[in-house]
Amino acid sequence: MNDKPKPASRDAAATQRRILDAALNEFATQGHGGARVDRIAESAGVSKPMIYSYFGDKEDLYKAALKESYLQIRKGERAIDTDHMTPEDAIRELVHFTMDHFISKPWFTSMLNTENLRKGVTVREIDHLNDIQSPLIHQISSILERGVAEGAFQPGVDPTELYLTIASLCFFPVSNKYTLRVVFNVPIDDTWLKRRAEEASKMILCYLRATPETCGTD
Amino acid sequence: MNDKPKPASRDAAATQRRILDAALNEFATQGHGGARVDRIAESAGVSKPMIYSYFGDKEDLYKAALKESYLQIRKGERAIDTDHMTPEDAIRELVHFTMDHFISKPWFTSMLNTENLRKGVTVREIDHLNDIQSPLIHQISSILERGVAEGAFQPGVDPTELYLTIASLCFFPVSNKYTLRVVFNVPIDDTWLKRRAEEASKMILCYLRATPETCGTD
Amino acid sequence: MNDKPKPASRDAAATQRRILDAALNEFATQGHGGARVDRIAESAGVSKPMIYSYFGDKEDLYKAALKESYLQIRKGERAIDTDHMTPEDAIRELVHFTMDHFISKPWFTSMLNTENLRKGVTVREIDHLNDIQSPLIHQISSILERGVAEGAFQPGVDPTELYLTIASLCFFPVSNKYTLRVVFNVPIDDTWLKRRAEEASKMILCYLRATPETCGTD
Amino acid sequence: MNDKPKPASRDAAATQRRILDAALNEFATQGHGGARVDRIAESAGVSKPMIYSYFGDKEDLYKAALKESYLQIRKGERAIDTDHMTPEDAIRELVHFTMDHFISKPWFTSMLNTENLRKGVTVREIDHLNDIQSPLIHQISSILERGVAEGAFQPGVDPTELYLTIASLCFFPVSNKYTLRVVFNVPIDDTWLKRRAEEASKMILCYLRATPETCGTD
DNA sequence: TATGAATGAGTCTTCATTCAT
DNA sequence: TATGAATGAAGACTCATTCAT
Repeated sequence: MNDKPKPASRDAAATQRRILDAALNEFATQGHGGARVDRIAESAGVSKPMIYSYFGDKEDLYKAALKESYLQIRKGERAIDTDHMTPEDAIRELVHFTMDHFISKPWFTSMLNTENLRKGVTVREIDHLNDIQSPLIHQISSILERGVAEGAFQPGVDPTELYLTIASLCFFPVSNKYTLRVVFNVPIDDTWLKRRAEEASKMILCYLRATPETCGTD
Repeated sequence: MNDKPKPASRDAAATQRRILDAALNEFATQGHGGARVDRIAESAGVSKPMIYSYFGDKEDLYKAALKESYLQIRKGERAIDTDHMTPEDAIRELVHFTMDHFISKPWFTSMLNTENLRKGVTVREIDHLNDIQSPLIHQISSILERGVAEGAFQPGVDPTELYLTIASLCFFPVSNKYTLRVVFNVPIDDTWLKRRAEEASKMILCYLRATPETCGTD
Repeated sequence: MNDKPKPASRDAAATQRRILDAALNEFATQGHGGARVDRIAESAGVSKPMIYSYFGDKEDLYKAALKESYLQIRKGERAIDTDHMTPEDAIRELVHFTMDHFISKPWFTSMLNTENLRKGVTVREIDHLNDIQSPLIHQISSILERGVAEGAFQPGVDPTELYLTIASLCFFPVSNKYTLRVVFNVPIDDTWLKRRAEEASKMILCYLRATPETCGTD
Repeated sequence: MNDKPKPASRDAAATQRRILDAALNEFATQGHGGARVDRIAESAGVSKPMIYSYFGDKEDLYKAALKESYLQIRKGERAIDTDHMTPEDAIRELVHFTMDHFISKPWFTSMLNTENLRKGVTVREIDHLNDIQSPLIHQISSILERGVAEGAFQPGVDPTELYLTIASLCFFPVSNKYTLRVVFNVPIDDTWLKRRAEEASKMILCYLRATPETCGTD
């Protein structure tokens, strides 16, 4: 009838979906301690007992939301067809994708922050998380191999560490934009961030191409 | 007499100090929503009304703690005497200092996360924050100028953006260490982080030294 | 097919039976306030609406369970054939039977406790309860008459009061066994209770045989 | 000012006292599951947080109330000066005291029922409960010794078991009065109970005086 | 200055009960 | 007949904040 969450849909799967979306949003915007079950119920259009019967307690719901946020990231990453790009384009694409993802799914960085603030007590309990991310590492690994084979990239770069570099450069300005704006007067917005992603690509490629001659460090 | 916080000192300044330290610790480890005034009072060794009379309400106390965390950072940064180093050593030193700082003062990254989770509502209210950080930017600025003058660095690099790059590379693996350990199986500890800082230095220097010939992007 | 309660029998009477048994067990072990309709439904193997449609609300179900516990008691009591024993043996038998009954049907004492804690609000509403117990009183009455006729028992003992005496001596150590074990260090178990029943028989018979000479009370 | 519980007395000990009294009353009349913390707070004239801060959670409060009920019983028992009575009077006095106590402090039998319904999970946790009751057993022990020495009582009667007999005979009609009234039409009230205590005394004394000749069992 | 005592307003969670199929 | 889906109302417990001394 309308596009707002329908109350009392009698469709269990849909109800669970609505709860999970609402929870993800609430935990991401309010943090774990600040999240309110009442608010989740209301924005999902269900009564509180539904939440408890489908997900267990608040902690369990948080866990489900955290897992969901990882699942969604993976879905996007798999969508990038890096196999048909040059290694350099593939890297650039990955950087831009990562930045875009952080920008367009702000709950992802928030969930990471929230969970790390909690010292990762919950992430440890999620099964198969490693499986969720390993395809990404394989993807990067294959890009690097091709780059080395072509003589474009220096050898010996670890794919996981490369991913951490990409993520670092994208994560920080997105996640900390509120404080950065105030403290450093940086006019962070989507345009600024995208330019920044381009700059990050350059730096990373510069590093990957490095040879002792061009970039000899000591 | 002993080294535990004294229960009822007649020294107002010392009492405020103890409250502030306790608050910083509590907010950083528990987040804004998870922080408890009771716990702050107890660990500061004062009664709750003391806190309210010295600092106002919880939000005011949080603000004081947030400001304090920036003040402490600045104190450290001023201590590096980059003027007597080569530009390259100065950059390297800055990267290592930043990483060490994030490692040794974990409340700082936590406070940044907490505040950004809150969309920076409080940081906006702190006066003179800009002043606190600008000496750092000047320091970087002067390093860059010297590097360009010596022909070691490419021209046109913005000091603030360079700082953001340094901070990005150090912040992410420290701040997200709990999730990274689980999700990517990365054995993050102090040794790992220091090696990582060294790698970051190389990447940054590589970028700073870049010329169209060596690193020509497009 | 199997001996677990079948999930959805088409046999209404059997379904009601299963609900009633489950309810009796739940109310007896959890008390009125502690009993959970969900648990009754689960252990009866039916859905909650079934319970409501067959029995009304929780209070009605409790009432049915309470009545059931009295009905089951009566069934047992009728089984003792005291008519063919000497009056003394009959009394002894009655005491032992009562003790055994309290031991083997622990839900009975529990239901009594539960209902008295509630000041008997529900027992008052059960019809024909008096009929349920009166055969027992007649049985005792006839034993006493035979005993007096034989000159074995003193006259004038009220059968109801005698029953209360028997019940008192058996009920207390069974019903309060948990506290007695802790408070008086009494090692109450089935063996202990049976010996105790024997001792109670002696005391009661001693009293029934009493004459002013032997037992002159003032 | 008035004799109702004063709100906000600022007298911690008095406040705790009021809470404990209110709790004892609530738990005894409503059972553990039926008791409401709100009601305790209201009838004690305090806010709920006071209860939690002074006693812990509901279970802890229940524990305190249970212990209190044992403490109060002991106080009464110590008050009977059985040393200056004949052994027979002493026994009679003890029976009447016990009955009177059960009648006048109805929360005592209720607490016993409630706790036994819970299988004694809490009573086990109360420290020194044994100490609380042992003076009573010593008192009975000394009465029995004197009686045997005078040739009035048979030897070999265990004081704890004698106490259980007394308690049994008094407890049952008091604790189960609501169901007994309905099921056996017994007009139980204070007068009835006191007469019953007298009858119980006779039975017990008859048993204590018993010799093989007068009361030969078997 | 300093604090033990006290509480209003939530916050999570449960449970008897009903609805829609 | 039977039940999975759903909820209003309440219950235990917490927490920032203030009062009275």
